[in-house]
Amino acid sequence: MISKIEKNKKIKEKSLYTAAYDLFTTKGINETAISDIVKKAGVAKGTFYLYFKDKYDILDKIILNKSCHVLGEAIRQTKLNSFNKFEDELLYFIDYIIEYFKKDKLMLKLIYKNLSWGIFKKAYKDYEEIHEIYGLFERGYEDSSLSKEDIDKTLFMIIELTGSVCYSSIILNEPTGIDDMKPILFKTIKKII
Amino acid sequence: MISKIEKNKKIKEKSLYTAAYDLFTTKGINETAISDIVKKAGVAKGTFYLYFKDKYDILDKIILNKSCHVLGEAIRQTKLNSFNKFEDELLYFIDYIIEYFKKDKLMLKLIYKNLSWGIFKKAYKDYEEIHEIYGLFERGYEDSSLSKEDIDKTLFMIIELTGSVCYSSIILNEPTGIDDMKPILFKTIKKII
Amino acid sequence: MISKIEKNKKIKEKSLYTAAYDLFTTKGINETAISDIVKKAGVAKGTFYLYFKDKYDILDKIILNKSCHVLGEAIRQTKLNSFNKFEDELLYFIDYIIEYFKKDKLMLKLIYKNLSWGIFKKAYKDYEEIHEIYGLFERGYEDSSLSKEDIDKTLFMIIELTGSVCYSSIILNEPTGIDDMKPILFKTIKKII
Amino acid sequence: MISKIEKNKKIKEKSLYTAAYDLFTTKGINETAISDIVKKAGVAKGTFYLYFKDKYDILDKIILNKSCHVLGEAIRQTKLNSFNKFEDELLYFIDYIIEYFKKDKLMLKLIYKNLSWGIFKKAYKDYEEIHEIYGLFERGYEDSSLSKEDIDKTLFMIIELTGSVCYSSIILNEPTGIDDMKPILFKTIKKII
DNA sequence: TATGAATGAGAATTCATTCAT
DNA sequence: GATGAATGAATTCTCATTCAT
Repeated sequence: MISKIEKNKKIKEKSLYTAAYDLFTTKGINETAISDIVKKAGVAKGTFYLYFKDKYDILDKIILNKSCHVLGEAIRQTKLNSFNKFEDELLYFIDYIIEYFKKDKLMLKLIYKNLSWGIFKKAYKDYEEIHEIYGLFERGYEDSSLSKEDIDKTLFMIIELTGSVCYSSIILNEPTGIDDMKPILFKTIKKII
Repeated sequence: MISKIEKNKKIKEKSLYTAAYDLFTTKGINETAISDIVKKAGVAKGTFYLYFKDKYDILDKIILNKSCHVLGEAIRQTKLNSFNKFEDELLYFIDYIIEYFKKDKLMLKLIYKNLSWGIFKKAYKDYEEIHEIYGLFERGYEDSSLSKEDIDKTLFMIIELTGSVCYSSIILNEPTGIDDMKPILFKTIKKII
Repeated sequence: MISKIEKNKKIKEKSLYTAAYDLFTTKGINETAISDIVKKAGVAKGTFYLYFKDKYDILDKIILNKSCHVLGEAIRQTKLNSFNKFEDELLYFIDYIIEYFKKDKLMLKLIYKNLSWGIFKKAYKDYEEIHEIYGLFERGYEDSSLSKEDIDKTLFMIIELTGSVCYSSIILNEPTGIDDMKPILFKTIKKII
Repeated sequence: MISKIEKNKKIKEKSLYTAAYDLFTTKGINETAISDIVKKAGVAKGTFYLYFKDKYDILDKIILNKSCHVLGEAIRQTKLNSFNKFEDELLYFIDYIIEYFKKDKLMLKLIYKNLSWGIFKKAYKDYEEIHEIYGLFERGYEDSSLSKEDIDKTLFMIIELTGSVCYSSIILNEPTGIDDMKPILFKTIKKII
């Protein structure tokens, strides 16, 4: 039966993803070899090449998946609530992301240095959830005189700032822990919007 | 005579730095082998290990040197001018850095993903010029009610934001080129301070 | 077919063993590089690491194999004959080993400095032939009042003494050649048992 | 003044010996590099080559010194006592050596695999104390009908046996600890002489 | 004598990729 | 599709030895 073969393929692909993610986050990207991945995934070496071009191929796909997952979750949760002000909505969204990363430092570490605006843009096309983020932001500014471009640039800066602060304070504890950074980060974001 | 040997050592070390920097920026870090570095530097392989532990040792030292050089240049140039407002002074400083990176994209690429606040803090101890940046910032806030910690956190966020925007817009042209980003970045920084 | 691949693997492994043994005995262990072994074996460098951890891994396995081979041969030959006295049987066994080493000095040289009682004990578990040696010895003492432990210690001393004498007289000709040492060695062993 | 220079030379040579001995016994011979030795000795790399040809040169000299030291101490102590029987005298001598090695396992480990009869013979020429051992043994046999050669061979076997048993039981605890081996070793030696 | 920077050959080891089964 | 043995180029790192000072 075809579906059984297809299912088997999906299982193999999935186990490669899982194994690679685990190794990338714990050992690091440079220190992870394809032979490590296949060993952990329990498949043969050649099988890896049936699904991915090389280590960076699977890495990129993981980054994209995980990034979109986080952002998607954040927007989904945000939409479950109702807010009086756009400001509150945005900060709820940002806060959700921060709390997510607080709980999963390893993912933050993996994603951050690789989550470029480029990948985000790519996701924009493929992942419906991402549209929502833009939507949220643009609705928030709909009464302002700002151009669409400037709105996007502002969103971009807020996300980059949030990412930088998360990475620095959660991973490196610099300049201090995330809980100490949050108030001033939120104050800053409020000033920006 | 001692000075001759010492001078020779300095030359070798310098040529290793130069060669490594050139290769890291043009070929990339992963793609640069130590044998490439020594070949380019014109020294023997063993000589590399007299000066550096491994590839990442020389990389870290390069990052630190270059980062401090840029920041030092920026603060030095800023101090040559006189400004009416702290805001103008800070933006001049930021602008100097941006223009620097515009001219030297390769350095930006190398530095950014590695210029963590940690390295910046380390530089704070060893490199006098960095003190000046704090000084500039703290003088600018001396009449405010902000605590020293909050001032530092704000400086930190401005630098991280600037770095992120530079990297994204100069290297990736995302969300747009740096010249289009500058106005809104400056406006944002003004809001923050 | 599985057997073909398996057979091929065995061939490669065997050729590595043979090449390593030849090089260890002729050039010496320290002077033999893994690249020498694979070149002689006619396999790729990476193949070595498919079968062995490093040079000392293959060395240990060679020592064990060869040691057990010699002892196994000796006990096998001894059992082909019938003896009136245990003394004669033991001396035949010892003599077989000595004659073997006389003909294969290189093996003696390789084995001796590494054939510890530990390896012998390890062999005891895996190699059936070794049981026979104990059996022979314990049968020889079955009427005595000696404890099993003391019998084993005695066997141990005889083997160590024989090994020492072989090495010294065959390899170094010290204090004299093996043929001059044999009578007094045998006389000594007779006194011991 | 010449004597001062001479003294300085002796100090350097001595520190090289001490450093090399410490490293050989703790790290092992193969794992000790000349650069380790000179670093530990606190002299320059070139200085090593003023005193020794290579690593094995200093190793051989260390082995010879240490071996002769042990044997010399043993014979010196033995001569301080008086014995009724030669047997007692010999066993006292052997026991002294065993106790020495019990206290200094590292030295035993270093010496044993390298203390060949050849080095012992070499010592015979240069080190007066060693004559005493022969003397002791030959006096013990002076009433027997044994030839001088056979006496020497017997001494040789006793020393080899003792060395083997020491190494195996003290270092490897095989077949058991030295204190359990001593009674049967002594009994065996008594049978031999 | 003594130094120690420099050398560079060469050893060990890894690993992406292929391909016959 | 799946396997995993084999490859061998590439890379890191060591270390004995030299020699100008």
